[in-house]
Amino acid sequence: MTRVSKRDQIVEAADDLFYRQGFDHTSFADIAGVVRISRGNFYHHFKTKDDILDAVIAARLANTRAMLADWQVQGDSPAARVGAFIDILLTNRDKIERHGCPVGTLATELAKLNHGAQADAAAIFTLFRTWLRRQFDQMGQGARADDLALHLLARSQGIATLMTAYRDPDFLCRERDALHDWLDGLAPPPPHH
Amino acid sequence: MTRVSKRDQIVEAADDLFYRQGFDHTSFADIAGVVRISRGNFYHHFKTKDDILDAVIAARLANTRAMLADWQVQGDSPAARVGAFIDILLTNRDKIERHGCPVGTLATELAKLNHGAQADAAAIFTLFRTWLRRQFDQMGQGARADDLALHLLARSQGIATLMTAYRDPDFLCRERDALHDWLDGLAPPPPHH
DNA sequence: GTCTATAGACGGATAGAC
DNA sequence: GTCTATCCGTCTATAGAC
Repeated sequence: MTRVSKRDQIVEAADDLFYRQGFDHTSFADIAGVVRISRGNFYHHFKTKDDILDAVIAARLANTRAMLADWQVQGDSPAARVGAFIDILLTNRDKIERHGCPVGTLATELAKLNHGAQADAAAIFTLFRTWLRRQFDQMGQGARADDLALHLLARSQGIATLMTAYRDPDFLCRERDALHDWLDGLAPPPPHH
Repeated sequence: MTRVSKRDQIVEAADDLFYRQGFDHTSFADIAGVVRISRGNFYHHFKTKDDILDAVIAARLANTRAMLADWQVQGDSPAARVGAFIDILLTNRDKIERHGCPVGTLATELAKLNHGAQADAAAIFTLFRTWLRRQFDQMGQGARADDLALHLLARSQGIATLMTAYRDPDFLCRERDALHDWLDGLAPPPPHH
């Protein structure tokens, strides 16, 4: 018995390949080659490619939830937690330059394929959106919180796209600083009585 | 003799299909089906799929140059011309919601495929970047002009990505207004003596 | 006869599905 | 392991223009 179940190994390999190569461009053989499994055994776990996609999205949702919960505990203040979100652009810089943002690129690819899992992929965005909205709400932004969350998501996505196209470290630093300035410039919450 | 050469018809059809379905997911048969020619005839015009991609990128470069030249003539001021750029998000709203931005999604897909034409695709971005830089320069932004151009490109790309994921008209309007506010808030050029 | 455009068939490879 | 479908790329054949 392996430490990790064969099914989880398949999902993990597919997750990585979908990110690096794209969903459509990744074949069963690619995944089977990574997991070292026969194709016959493959269909014991997943009947169709779409089933694998569903499992990968479910895994990404779970991983994102865990990451956000972790940030929630580790960040000292809502502003600091949003700052941690902004800095994933730096943390994952190499991967983003080569393969883009895993959330945005999957959503875009599924849109082009007119794939039925588009809404599921968008749910990953919504995880970040809801988490950010809560931070902004705790910063006293109230009614604006959701708008700010979407705004920051869009800014991050755009930076990721241009990082992939240009791979310019100066651009990344400028935009990262601009986002932190934007965050600092948000009206602070009204003081307690 | 047709009005448009068969080769140009192929490029036009491929351009559209690459945008709507993605480059990798579009087959010769797809393109041939649109142009109504046999696959055999296809290879008289293009030897490989990459040759078609090169031609499509060349066509997009030419079309973009023509569009920017048109904007350059029609806009009354550099700020108005940048405003026209911002408003393509509204003009092309339906297409962007379904297939994303043609510039950004191609660059991202080619990055995932680790395709040799990545630099050529990025050149389309550079066309917009250079044009925007010139507008900001004429607005008196001097040394900041290129940074502003990249910033606006990134903002637009991010909005396009979230438009595809959420298809929320309110979000689009808010972000469009925010971009116009940002544009209006740029320091005006120093007055002439 | 030569050149170009078109068509259609064939082959090897690979895809997803069972 | 097999099946069917589709992919890309090559091949040959035909038709008309010059």
